[in-house]
Amino acid sequence: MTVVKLPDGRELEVEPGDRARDVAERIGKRLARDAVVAKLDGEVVDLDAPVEGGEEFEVVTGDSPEGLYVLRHSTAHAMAQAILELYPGSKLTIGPPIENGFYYDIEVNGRITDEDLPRIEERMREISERDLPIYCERVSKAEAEELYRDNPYKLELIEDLEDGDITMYRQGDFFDLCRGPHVPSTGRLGAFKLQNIAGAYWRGDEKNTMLTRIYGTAWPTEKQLKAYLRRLEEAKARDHRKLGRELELFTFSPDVGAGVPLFMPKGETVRHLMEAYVREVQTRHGYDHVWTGHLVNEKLYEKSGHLEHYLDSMYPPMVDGETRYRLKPMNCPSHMTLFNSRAHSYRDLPVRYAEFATLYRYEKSGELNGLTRVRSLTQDDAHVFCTEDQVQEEFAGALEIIREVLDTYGFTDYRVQLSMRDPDDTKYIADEEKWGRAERELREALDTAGIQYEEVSGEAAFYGPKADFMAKDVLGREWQLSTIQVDFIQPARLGCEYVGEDGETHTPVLLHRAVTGSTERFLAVLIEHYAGSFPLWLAPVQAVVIPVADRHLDYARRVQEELSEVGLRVEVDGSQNSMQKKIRENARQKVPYLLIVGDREVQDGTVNVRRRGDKGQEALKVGDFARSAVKEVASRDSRFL
RNA sequence: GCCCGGGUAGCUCAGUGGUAGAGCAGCCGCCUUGUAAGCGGCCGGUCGGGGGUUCGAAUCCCUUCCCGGGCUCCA
Repeated sequence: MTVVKLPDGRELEVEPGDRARDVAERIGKRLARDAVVAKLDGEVVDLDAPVEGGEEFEVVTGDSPEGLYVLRHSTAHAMAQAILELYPGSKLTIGPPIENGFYYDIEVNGRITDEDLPRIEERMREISERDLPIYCERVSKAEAEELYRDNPYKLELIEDLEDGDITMYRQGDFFDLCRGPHVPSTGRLGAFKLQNIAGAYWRGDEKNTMLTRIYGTAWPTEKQLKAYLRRLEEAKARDHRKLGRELELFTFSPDVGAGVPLFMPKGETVRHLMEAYVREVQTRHGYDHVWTGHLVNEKLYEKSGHLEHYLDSMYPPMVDGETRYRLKPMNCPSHMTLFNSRAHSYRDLPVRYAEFATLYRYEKSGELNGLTRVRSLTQDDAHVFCTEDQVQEEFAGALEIIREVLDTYGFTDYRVQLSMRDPDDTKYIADEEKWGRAERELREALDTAGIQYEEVSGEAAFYGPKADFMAKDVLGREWQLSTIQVDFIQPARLGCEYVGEDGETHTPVLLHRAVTGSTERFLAVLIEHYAGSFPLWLAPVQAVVIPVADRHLDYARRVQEELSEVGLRVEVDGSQNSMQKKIRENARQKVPYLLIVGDREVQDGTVNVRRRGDKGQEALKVGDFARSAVKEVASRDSRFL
């Protein structure tokens, strides 16, 4: 008698010839109905898969991550089938499930535009109604090649596969080279929606053919699909490009140039506050602030290695006689030059230079995106020159700054990615020994700090490995914000040195670090994180005084003055609108405090406080309000959103 | 850079070969308001730029600029 072991520890008899679906059936009718695939000894398999006995058996439903993945993968197949039916002669390439959905890259015979999506979706529903059984077929390499003799993409994929290990999934007339597994029939798909069309290069390489990629989302139930679409709406409402315009923070103009954000007074106020805050933290942590301009002689970048490894991201040179200048894409060479302007003893170290520098990077036009990808960006960049013995302590110091700042902004959930080089990639400066030391130092520092991290190859800077901080915003989206990098290479190249205790000259180690990264990008993340409702300390306008009628204007101005005196940013809404409209407009501007003043307030020397997001009213003496607001600003509290 | 989509008033958008529109904003006036839009009037456009087709172009074609979605999460 053979048995399988169930997740709850029970054992269940299996008979010869049993398939996963039979076993599921025996566990429970309901469960069998919800089953998408099954797991045998932890491996996800089709419900069709034979169960021999002796395995650990688990039914997988659409609610589990694996089940969802399968559901989406099968939905991608249904879409591919629909497209082949509607556009005969199209060639399939790859169509994997992804987070929240799936895509399929297809060389379409004809052209698909957004207007065609409902039609394809309709055909997919039809295919689902046909309830075609989906089954897996093992084919030989030769058979697979024969099936795809007209499809160079699939042939290329088949080439990399082992003969005897190739599976084909079929549903009706449709077949697809696929490792599976899949749901048992097209009738078992959940709720889906096609979202958008995009171009995608075959294998992501711009030298290859451009394919048509169609993105879709799929969920077990209609309800979950709706909930997901609602989340997308929410993200759209928080879009920093939309809020940036509505809240008069920044704009772009083709007259100035693509990718160069122009900050309006309110936007600049926020930028300034952000910068002042980080500046204050850095000063407290022993950093010196420096300034190194915008233009740099190209020769410096030749020495540092930027010209060789970073050329594509730099603006073309400006030629002045013999000299070629570049717009500064990075601060490190400038800071090293500054370091070299005088002799250093080991007693001076560490030297910590910080700069809020505007850098210019030539991003490809198609990569530009609101404030998150720009061509002029302001970095809160700092470089720490230290001895090798000091690396650990300096790393810990940088980490402390990052933790404090991210916490203040309300990013409490973040992970660390250790970005390493890909040793086979020529974009990194070759120096085995120094890379080895840098990687060792970085790992040790992270371990000492007790930080969990994940190593990713090929993501390092050209001169050294990085610890990148990926923070989650309120919508659960992840952003790379802070970074700490260890560099054994550039200081030697630029001839940085110090005299050690031994009287000899040594090359310092360079730590690069940025807390908020680019101010532009960080601001974009903040806008979306806060949905435009900045905490009081960051709000460009902290309070608006709203007079009920014109006769209260004088009092409103006096209130404004009193609040301005204690450092609050306050405006008076003296427009000819009704009070209701003033409330509406200023609420839409997401002003933290609306202070209504009418006859009662004038008489009592109070303001009627209406807090953002709260319809309640509270009458406070002007001085009391001022004190509590000042206290709130000083706390930099991001909780009252 | 490349593929797809788009660009009409400051903003959001309608208008698909036949006289350029709406709402909001702005300006002017009336109202003097008690917690999310008071009322009326006026102004506002090289229909992104350039070229072409046509009796006639916002609309069709070419070109250029800008914006948006995307460009390995690998059968």
